Amino acid sequence: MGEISTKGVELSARQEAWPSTMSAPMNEELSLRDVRLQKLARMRELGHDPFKIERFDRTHSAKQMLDGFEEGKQVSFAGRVVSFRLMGKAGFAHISDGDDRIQGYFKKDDLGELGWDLYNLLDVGDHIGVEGYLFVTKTGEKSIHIQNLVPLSKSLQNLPLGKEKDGHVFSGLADVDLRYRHRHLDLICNREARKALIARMKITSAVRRFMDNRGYLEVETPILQLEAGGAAATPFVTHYNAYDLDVKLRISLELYLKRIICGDIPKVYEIGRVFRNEGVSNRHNPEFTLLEFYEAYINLEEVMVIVEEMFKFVALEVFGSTTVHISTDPNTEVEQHEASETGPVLDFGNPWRRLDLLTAIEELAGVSRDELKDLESAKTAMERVGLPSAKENNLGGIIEKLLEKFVEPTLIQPTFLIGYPIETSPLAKKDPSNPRMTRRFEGYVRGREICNAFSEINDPIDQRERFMQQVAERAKGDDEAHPLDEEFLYALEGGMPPTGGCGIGIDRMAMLLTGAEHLREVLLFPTMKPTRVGESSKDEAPAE
RNA sequence: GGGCCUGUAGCUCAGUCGGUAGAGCAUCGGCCUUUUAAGCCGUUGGUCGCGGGUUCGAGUCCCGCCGGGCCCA
Repeated sequence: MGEISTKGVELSARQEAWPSTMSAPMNEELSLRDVRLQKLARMRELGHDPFKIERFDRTHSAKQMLDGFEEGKQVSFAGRVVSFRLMGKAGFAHISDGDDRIQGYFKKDDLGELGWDLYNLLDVGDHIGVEGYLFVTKTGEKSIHIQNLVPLSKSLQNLPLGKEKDGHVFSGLADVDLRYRHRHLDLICNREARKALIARMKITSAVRRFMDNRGYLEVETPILQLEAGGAAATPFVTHYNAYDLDVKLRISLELYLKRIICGDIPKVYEIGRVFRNEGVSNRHNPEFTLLEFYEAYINLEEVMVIVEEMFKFVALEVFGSTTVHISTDPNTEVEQHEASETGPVLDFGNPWRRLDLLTAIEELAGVSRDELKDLESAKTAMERVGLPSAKENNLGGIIEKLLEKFVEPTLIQPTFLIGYPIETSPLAKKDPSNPRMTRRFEGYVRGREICNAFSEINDPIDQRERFMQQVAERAKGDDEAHPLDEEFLYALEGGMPPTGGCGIGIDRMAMLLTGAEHLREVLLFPTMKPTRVGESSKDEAPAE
């Protein structure tokens, strides 16, 4: 094809819209990207370079127009073109502002030659600003009759926006690998995924508001640490060049926060990323967001009430309801708060059930607390109920195995399990009535651990002994045993008030409240293995 | 770490017994000034995840590797 001729055959609007210096790609092979670059060039020729625009005044969101619909009302609106239908000298497009979409009606007679050319250069994925008036189409859809069109960005890619009818999306982006690796596409294309991720952001914000409202001070503590303590986990190691020093990424917030309590700041919390060098599963990501809060002069029971009230507050703030409907269909990844006939309903409106751990094991595993008083009888009992005992070398480990196998799966409604073995609780006060157990509880919902809390040890001698036991465990080969932290002990020796503390995994909390089956559904950028011929290197220029 | 499943066009997916790669949507062209999974006609698009092997011939069978999913420890 040569230059576009103006005599003879009348040219279509789409042909006329092509840059005069380029021929329309009629028989040529052009990539989808090339085609869009040419359309961008033509927009620039027409004096409408979308990338030069900085701002656009909007009078309404899509939701505002749809909810408060007024026939004939003048509006201006901006968003992304998510569908496009051309019919000769008029056409339609749905424009999304992210939250909702509204249809625009584009008519040549109303847009003028320039506006009509610009409409014909649009693709699904472009951002536009529009002005016009509201009307209802023949088929009854609330729409904007567009009188002015301003391109605000040109998408150079063919976005996987599926077609939609009655809320059901066809095609679209379904490959979970692509969804996680290119999360922006997921946010653009998948409304349910978007809803869960936005809910998660609001949950974090509601938790912060809850703590702030109650007078806790938010603090920030070091992520790079000489020894990562406060939990049983393998840390990531990195190197600090200035000191030529290997340092670790934190695995918990605990010890620094308690040092602040020792500094007589009696109510503190931190919401922060922690890093554990372990694998990925539907409930684990190597970096995750942890809330820990500490309050001086309160006991375990008071901590429980705070947790109850926090969940209630967050559920009400984010979803407007204290109940969560859980889908039993494993194929439904994200079942939101819509009423559901299937599956259990979790209720955070009432106090959580309180259950003694050893009592629960007696009832559910059939292992009495007397059997759990020495290692040999405990191992025998373990075998009796069908669990291998060969690797067990302490009572705490056995109790936790019995808990995992027999108790956890039954804890669907919110439940506090109280009283944990001393071996696995090196930072919790001893139970005065049973020195083998500690003043510690964990919260469970839907069969999963959701929080971990204890009356903090404030006896520096006791704490040092517990650390020494951990050091001994480490010498025996337990790489995850807690390291001894002298600076923390120094702070304790200065005097710490009796303190209740609690840690809550924010990601798991978000899973729970959104009904997500996979942690990755509430993480914007979950950890993914790099691919060898990877997506990440695909767009880079060759090295030579 | 073990078992099972999976990777094909930009997206969603077919591909039989081993015989030169298919559809829908998207793209591009034609018609269409209230359509809506718009429609009709035509068009373009592939290193079948990567590497070996068997075979006259491999998307398909075998081995290894890479990514993803589910279950188990």
